[in-house]
Amino acid sequence: MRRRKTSLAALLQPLAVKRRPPRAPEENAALDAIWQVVCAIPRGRVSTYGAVARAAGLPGRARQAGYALRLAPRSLNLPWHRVVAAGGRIAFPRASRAHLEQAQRLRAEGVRVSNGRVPPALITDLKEL
DNA sequence: TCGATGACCTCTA
DNA sequence: ATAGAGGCCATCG
Repeated sequence: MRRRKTSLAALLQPLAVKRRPPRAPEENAALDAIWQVVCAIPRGRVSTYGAVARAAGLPGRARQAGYALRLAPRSLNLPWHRVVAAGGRIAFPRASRAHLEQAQRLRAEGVRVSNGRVPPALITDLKEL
């Protein structure tokens, strides 16, 4: 019997309609900043959580970049797949659904994904933002 | 209110 | 290459 790593609730989460109540304005500002930066990542290239946080004016808060993506509504159509962890590594666990989807989306843009990693040369700092 | 958690990072060994 | 420590802090139960 194959054990699932994620809970059933987690798997059903994307289907759930329930959303959390609106956040405070300053929190929304941080989220907006991060989302905006992610939108600016060019097609066929990637950036890292740390770099995204920096570009959004939140140096040292790579985690918050991850959360912002986790909380991002589907309707924004964010290119979330262009955000990877340090060294070009896909942050999701190897066999996870999300990992596979991210790799697939990246390959669809011509990004070579091998061994759960993208070529570090494709990583952009987003300094010029 | 509070402790645990996490789509992370950097440094050290 | 891998492992641990410390830092970060919004979110969640």
